[in-house]
Amino acid sequence: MFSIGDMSRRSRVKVPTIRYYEQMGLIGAPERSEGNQRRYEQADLERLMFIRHGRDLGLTIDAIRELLDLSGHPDRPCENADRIAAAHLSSVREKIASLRKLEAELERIATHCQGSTVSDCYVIRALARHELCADEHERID
Amino acid sequence: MFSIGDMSRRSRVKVPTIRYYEQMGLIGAPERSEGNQRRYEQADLERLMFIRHGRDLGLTIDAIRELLDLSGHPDRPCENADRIAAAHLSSVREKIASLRKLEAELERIATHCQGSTVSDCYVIRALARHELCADEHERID
DNA sequence: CTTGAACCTCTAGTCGCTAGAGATTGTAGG
DNA sequence: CCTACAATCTCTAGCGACTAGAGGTTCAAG
Repeated sequence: MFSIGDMSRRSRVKVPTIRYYEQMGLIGAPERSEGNQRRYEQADLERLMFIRHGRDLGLTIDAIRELLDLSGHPDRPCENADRIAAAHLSSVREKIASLRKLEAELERIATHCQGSTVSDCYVIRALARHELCADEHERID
Repeated sequence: MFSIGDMSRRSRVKVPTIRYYEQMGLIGAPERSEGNQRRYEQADLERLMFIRHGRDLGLTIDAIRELLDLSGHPDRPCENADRIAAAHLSSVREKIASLRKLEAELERIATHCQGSTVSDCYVIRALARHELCADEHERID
């Protein structure tokens, strides 16, 4: 039996986050000690580590939830799992592409500035006048 | 004089976001029409476009606030502006680096799966058993 | 003068946690 | 057995940067 602290140390998921996952229904409510403290089993730990790996890979809670559901049904086809992974991969790739544009733009702006006062500052001028931008940048989060 | 809708169309910042920026103190409270609707001037639009460019570049509201303050003092040295841009550039680069690791890992996982059922699914197995990961992935947001 | 789009304020929700208050429990040492 | 004190408990609120919706008012075209 693991305390929530044991679970945290073993999974590298913080204690309040574990409680949050319980609240979100990602992990079930475990048994309790006589004094009302959570007591987990090995299977709970494995589920938590699954979640942690998914989060490390940048999956959303909802995607992880779906993958957890799937993993409980070993006989079903795994198309959905593949689809989730592939969709996430392409969103990661899109994000990389936008960030690269951003990197180029920021590099241009940041290295272009040789002025010593704000009035000469290329950084400020680039923000104030869009003509100085190399191209339209789209919004990323 | 521009209505908030005009401002929105010209800056491509959504109407509620403009009101939000006002609330956050990024833009001042403009004059009002007799019927209490916001009425902006050219200078307000330019400030808003400045903000939009900063957000497009991924700057935080706080960074933009600082840059806006600076841009109101043309005689000051622009070190701070350069510092903000450089710091942001390196954070963008870090994010790219993490996303690239993620991309590699996800590609490996997603293309590795040839099983047809969940029990054979490499995606699920990779999440369940960390040994299948190529290396430790750190958490990104 | 009428219609309907645009505007107003206010509150609450998004995502994935994180922080803090204030109370209780578990555990190791004496 | 007692005492510390770390760990746990529940609950609420906050983060960043918006977004959505309710319910009401104003503006502008025809």
